[in-house]
Amino acid sequence: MTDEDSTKNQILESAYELFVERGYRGSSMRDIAKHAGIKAASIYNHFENKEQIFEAVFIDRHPMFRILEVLDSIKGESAEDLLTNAVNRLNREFRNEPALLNLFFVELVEMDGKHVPRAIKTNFPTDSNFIKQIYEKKSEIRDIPIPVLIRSLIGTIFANIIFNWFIGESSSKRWGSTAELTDVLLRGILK
Amino acid sequence: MTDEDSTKNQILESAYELFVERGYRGSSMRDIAKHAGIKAASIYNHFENKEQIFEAVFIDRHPMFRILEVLDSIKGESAEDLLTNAVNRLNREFRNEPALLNLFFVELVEMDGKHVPRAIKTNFPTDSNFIKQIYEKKSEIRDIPIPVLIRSLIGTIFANIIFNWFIGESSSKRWGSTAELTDVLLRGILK
DNA sequence: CCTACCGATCGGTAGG
DNA sequence: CCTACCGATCGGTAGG
Repeated sequence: MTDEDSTKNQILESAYELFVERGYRGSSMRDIAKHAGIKAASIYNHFENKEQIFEAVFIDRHPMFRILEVLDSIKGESAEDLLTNAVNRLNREFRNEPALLNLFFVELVEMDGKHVPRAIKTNFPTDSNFIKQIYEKKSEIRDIPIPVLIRSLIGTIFANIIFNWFIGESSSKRWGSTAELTDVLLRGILK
Repeated sequence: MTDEDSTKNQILESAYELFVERGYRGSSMRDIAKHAGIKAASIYNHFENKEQIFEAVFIDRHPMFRILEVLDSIKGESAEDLLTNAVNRLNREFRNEPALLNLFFVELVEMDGKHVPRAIKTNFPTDSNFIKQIYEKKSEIRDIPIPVLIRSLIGTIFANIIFNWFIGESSSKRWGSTAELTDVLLRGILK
């Protein structure tokens, strides 16, 4: 709100963009400062050290919460509609901003996952509109605990994105479309 | 085979362990050399530069090929057995060596995925015992293209591992067991 | 395979 | 918020 906050937010935004693009060790304090329009030494008026910048970015921009936020805006007449829309919408979200998962990968690789518990504790949602909608359509789905359902759903998205990265764009058609993967999620493998 | 190869292999092994643990930029040439029992300058007798070490490690140890290798050793009487065993076995594999996926994450974040196409081209398997077994039990499964099936299977594993990382070990029980996730993979969400 | 060294860059501090 | 600077470390080379 004050000018001080504004500079701090510019540092956070700058750090987020660079961490996501080049990783933690690949983004220097000078890079972050320059991108925020100040000199490196000035960062230390707002953060004690580099790692505290990362921690603040990670808690603020954790992809998990973005995912749950997007899920809450999904609508659908039937359970099938709802789940299909969720997969398609999240897929689109990640295709537009693949960086969303990068922040998480950077944390796993360079920070050894040590900030995860605090991020969860700080901003885990207490209620969810999406889960409420699933409950309303409970008669259409098998007797699966809701957390397992959510996890399978997010897992399908994750797997979709990562697998595309994995095999590269060239040969992606051979490995099936999003619709085909959604079908397996909805109806399973076995007859 | 010769002494020269032996040193080269020690550099590769050393680099693999360090890249997986600390990332690319977090592992210095001096670190890699020391861990291999030589001095940093000597590395340049075997590799032109640091990135070529990474490329060699990535192609040699790509987790995708380890996954396909493990799948080939899976046995099962029915399709359900086969797929359940596959999930459990791969899960165990990753639990013992979570580093397997780290190499891939490092490549995505720090190398922008540029080595992936070459790794695929160099050692993609032409036939697979696992896929052969799936074909034999085709009457038990729905009419899904085999690549889609494999992708869904690997996706379930990926999602399982990553989700556990994501939420931390503490609250993992609330989000469902491996058996529950396998059930969704086999029979789907809808009634 | 080594010692010795290069210029560049790193995170962070002093002092105003 | 800045300039100026610290010691440490980086990838890589020269030369033997």
